Amino acid sequence: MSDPTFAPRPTLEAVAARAGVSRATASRVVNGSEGVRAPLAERVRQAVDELGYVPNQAARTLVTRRNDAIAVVVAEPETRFFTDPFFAQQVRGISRELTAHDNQLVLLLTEGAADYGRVGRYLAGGHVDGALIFSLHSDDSLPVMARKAGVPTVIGGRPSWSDADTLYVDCDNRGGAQVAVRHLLGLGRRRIAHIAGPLDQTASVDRLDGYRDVLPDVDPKLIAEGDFTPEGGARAMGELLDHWPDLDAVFAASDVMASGALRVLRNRGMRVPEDVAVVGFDDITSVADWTDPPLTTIRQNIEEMGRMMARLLLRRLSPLAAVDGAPALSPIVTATQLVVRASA
Amino acid sequence: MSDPTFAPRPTLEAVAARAGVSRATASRVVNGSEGVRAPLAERVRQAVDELGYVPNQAARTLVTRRNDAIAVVVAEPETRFFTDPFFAQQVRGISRELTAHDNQLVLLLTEGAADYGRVGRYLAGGHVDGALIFSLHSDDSLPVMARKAGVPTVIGGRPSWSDADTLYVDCDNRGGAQVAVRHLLGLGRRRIAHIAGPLDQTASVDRLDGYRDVLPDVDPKLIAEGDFTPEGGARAMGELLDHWPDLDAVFAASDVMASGALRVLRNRGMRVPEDVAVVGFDDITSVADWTDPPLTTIRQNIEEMGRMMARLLLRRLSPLAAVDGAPALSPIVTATQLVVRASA
DNA sequence: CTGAAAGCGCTAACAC
DNA sequence: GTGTTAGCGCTTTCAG
Repeated sequence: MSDPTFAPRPTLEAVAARAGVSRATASRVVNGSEGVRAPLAERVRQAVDELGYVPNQAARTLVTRRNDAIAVVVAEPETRFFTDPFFAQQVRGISRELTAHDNQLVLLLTEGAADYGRVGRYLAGGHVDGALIFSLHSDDSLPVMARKAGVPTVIGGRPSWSDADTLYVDCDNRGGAQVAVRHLLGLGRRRIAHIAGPLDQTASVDRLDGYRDVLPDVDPKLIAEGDFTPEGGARAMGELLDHWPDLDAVFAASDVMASGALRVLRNRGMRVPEDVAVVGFDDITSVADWTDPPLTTIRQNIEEMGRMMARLLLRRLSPLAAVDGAPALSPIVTATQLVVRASA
Repeated sequence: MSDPTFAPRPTLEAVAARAGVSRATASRVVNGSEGVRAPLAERVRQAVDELGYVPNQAARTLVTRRNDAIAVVVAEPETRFFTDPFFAQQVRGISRELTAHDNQLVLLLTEGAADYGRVGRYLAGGHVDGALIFSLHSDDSLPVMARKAGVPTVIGGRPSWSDADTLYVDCDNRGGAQVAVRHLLGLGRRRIAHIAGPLDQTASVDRLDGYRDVLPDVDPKLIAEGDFTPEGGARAMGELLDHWPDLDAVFAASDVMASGALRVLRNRGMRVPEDVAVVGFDDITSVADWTDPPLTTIRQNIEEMGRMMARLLLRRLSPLAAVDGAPALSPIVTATQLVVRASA
């Protein structure tokens, strides 16, 4: 049996020969550039079809230095990446935007810092034109690697350092948190607890800051740290109740954690929202709409943020961006919005 | 401000010059081939470090025709891909195996047949050495594209066609289903329903066949088709109960669907397993262990199957595989195992 | 054991 | 408009 791998793929040379033109002309037709007379172009196209010609990307990349591929790097154990709907939505937004611009999404999974070397090599190897990096923890070295590798990058979420030419997309975490807490205050709640995300991520810190902005003198025991999982939310809720059995509201830094908190509340026989009002963050419909009761939460348009990341990167990559006088690119911070359901 | 993108990356030529050797020798050192005298090799390595040299993949690929990258293509709406723990586990297995062999995993997402063209082009463009394709529906054209593109492929799950040189990895769906149903029979159950997966996938058909093997004369109304989601499982359970209010057992073609069925059963006030015994399929711990009651199910080692897919493909790609007398590669069908918990 | 030289397939000046 | 030509950065015979 012949090995299909070794079936030599036709080259541009072959196409040109068959169409009776030069390689250059064939290349022009294949790349859709103007200024090839119609009949010639037609002959080339036909040859392409007959031969089933597909350009060799490696050869093309070698000269153009472009891949039309973008890496998405997630600095998070695969488990959470796959489990948390947050990523799914963001990746979908990215995927759609990239696809619309004929760019291929290349998802690079990391199971932990041990994989960073491999990812760094991949980026430095010039496989992709740019990178979208996610879910940074404060010590994260991925963006540094990308920069060293000369790969333009946009970061999902505000990075912990600040730096004039670091591009990122984030939502107004602090403002959203303030709105959440004020909503609870407006409901007459006075013992408002907070379930924070892991505090090595800026999103968690910003949401905590927003909470503190509104409640400056709050007892530290009203704050517990979760890890953006339902279990973490449940655990935090438990701690909170141990210290403050009579708390009357909880603002959780994510819907997923809020769902865990809800479970604990129910198990302990506390009614939501009568005894304890609960507000989440994210508005992940598959979670917030499904909990019992449905979750009041702070919406951020996650898919749209994914799109924006991709768009920002693509613009950064565009030759136009390098021209003097082109508008400078800057980070994007999107607005959030309170969504009132039954839990608060 | 200087644009980091345009910082020219050092070439092998530069490394060679700095080390005072020829490009050929530098290449040998970089690629770890034998037969370069130690002191020379050392000088080259030092030059590499000092310059921060990383080989240009495009150039390398152009001559070696290898990418050391494997595509994973999922023919499933992103939504399910991200939601269903099944994929997460399989991808993890693949990822680990590929990483161990210094291959990069490139995940290609498709939102539907509209994206197939793009994926086909990507495969044909020679970006990857091979492809792992998942979740085929009977009309699926992805494997055909891969073959046309000359990209060696291993399929996850038995494909609907049969073909001597199509490689796949699957579990013994039919046998597993038989065991599940016999277990239910052994429990004294006599009105055993089945919640099937979408019948355009072989896994669903095979599990249904297994059920029918044991229960050849079953009433068609005891079979309902789901879609591998909890909601689908719930809907199917509803239909089943409408026709057979007194059924005493259900075999669901996946744990995820079983979890939906469990919810419906509870809502209708039926006790599990007293009134209705339930058996799932997959043994996805995050689901089966968490349901109430925990699910009796048929275990397949999903992560290991992912590993096997990767290993099979890598072997297929290895130069050794092309040698005459090399062992022929063949599809792999893994055994399943009954795991008894509380639901049956 | 090391170096010189010939491409891999393609694009982009530059001529014609 | 179209063809000719010179590389892109690397690996790999083939001499020495």
